[in-house]
Amino acid sequence: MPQKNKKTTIAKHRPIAKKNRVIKKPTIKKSGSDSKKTTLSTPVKDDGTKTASIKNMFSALRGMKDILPVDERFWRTLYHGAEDIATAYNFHFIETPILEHANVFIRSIGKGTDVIDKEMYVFEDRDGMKIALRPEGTAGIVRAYISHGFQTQPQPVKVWYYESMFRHDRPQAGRYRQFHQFGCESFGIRDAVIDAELISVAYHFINDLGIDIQVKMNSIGTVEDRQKYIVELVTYLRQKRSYLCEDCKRRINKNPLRTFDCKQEQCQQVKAEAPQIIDWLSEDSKKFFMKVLEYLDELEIPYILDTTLVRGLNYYTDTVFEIYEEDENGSQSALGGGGRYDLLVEQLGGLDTPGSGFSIGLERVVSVMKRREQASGKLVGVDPYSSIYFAQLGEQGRRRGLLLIERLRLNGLVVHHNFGKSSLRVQLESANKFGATHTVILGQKEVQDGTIIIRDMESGIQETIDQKKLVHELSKLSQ
RNA sequence: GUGGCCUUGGUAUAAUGGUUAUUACUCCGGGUUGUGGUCCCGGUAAUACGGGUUCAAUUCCCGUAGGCCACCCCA
Repeated sequence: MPQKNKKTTIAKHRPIAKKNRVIKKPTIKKSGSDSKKTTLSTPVKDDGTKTASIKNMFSALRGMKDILPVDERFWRTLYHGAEDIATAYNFHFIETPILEHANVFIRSIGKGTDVIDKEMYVFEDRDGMKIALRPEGTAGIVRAYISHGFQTQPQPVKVWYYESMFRHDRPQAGRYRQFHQFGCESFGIRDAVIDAELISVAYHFINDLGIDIQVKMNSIGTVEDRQKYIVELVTYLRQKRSYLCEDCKRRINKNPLRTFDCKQEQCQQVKAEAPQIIDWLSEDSKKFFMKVLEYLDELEIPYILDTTLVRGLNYYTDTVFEIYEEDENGSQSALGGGGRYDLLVEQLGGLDTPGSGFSIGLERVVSVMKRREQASGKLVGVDPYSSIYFAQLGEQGRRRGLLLIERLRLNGLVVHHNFGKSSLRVQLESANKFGATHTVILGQKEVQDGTIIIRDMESGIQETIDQKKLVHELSKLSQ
């Protein structure tokens, strides 16, 4: 047996030990290190379920990610961008619960989709109710539309959301088990202009960030159109079966529309001559689609027709689209997508109500923003904070300081400060670290005199002014 | 879900089958009283987890977890 004590004592696990280390150590030794050892290690099963070891608890669950202050500028830029554009187009904020009856999603997204069959978090709650973490936004909003009788409001009813979604997929860059989507939905009117408006919002939301994107457009028509088309496609693919790769042979039965995604050369050739869904659309659907495209032309939104585009959710009818980053290197992933779903509301138990919407994956947008930031060397987003630092000295300085900070806030002025620090030296150091242009200094003496010092951080020149003039002086500086 | 590569303090790294595991940055404290950007000193902090081989493993082997990449799919 190794006599080396394996170091696996509690003291080694920093989060627990830390300060108490010295004091607690003896106690632990007394209480027998064997038991401690077992509790600390082994992330093993216990009647089938897995339990995290103490150490594992300090890393996030697989596929889950902390959004940290270092990325604040990206996330705040996105949130404000979403809020601004949605508001400008008269969409109204909505937030539905993270948890819904599993059926809300199953009945709308549809069995047979990966999202439902393989990725949705479904479980029973303590009442034995089968519930699910939302894997996408539309279904829950449709449910809300129905249950709150939105059909009695002026149509179209337009809403936007900014929420977390959950899918138990295998994590990869840009693919998480919890991710955020910004999306818009428009209910109650079947008109191509509605679709064009949504695409325009989605397009400009991303394009405003300076990201070049490409909109892929397609129409999958009505359910009947699609059925007829799929029959045709399968027939065709079966004829050419011997030319296809193994994967595609498999797809013929499982998901014929997906054969178009294959990158194998021989398959590509087969597909080039395959029947296209556009040719199988009903007159109405065809006209509708043409109309959408005309609007996009008018809006000067660049798009490409992609007759192979199908979406992973079953509720779409007619218009479907996806937004890709315009990037030459092959493996690109969609930043967002959407489409029309004229049957969905009724399908979930509401009145016959057309609808259309989109959603955008924010983690993916952030990763593009980061890449662009690195390439250009230009920081993304606006620093929402002030360039003025407020330093305080002594008990009186603190008290008076807090008061002044509140007074500044009421005048629309924001200052950096750190009242946890007491030495002026340290405060100036941090003022310097975040690049303050000026530091306001308030010590005992100033409190007594009713004055305050403003220090120019670059030149080091200081000016003592009357506290009453502080708001005025700082307003000048922050212009 | 399938396959490949990877895993040393908060971050980035060095090294080794054998006494206190390197360095830098960050963070905390100090260089005498209320003045930063340089400098100096000190401190906190790591071999993902579990098992095996071995007298001895952070180092070799296996398993697990996690990350990345490709497939699948999509956001």
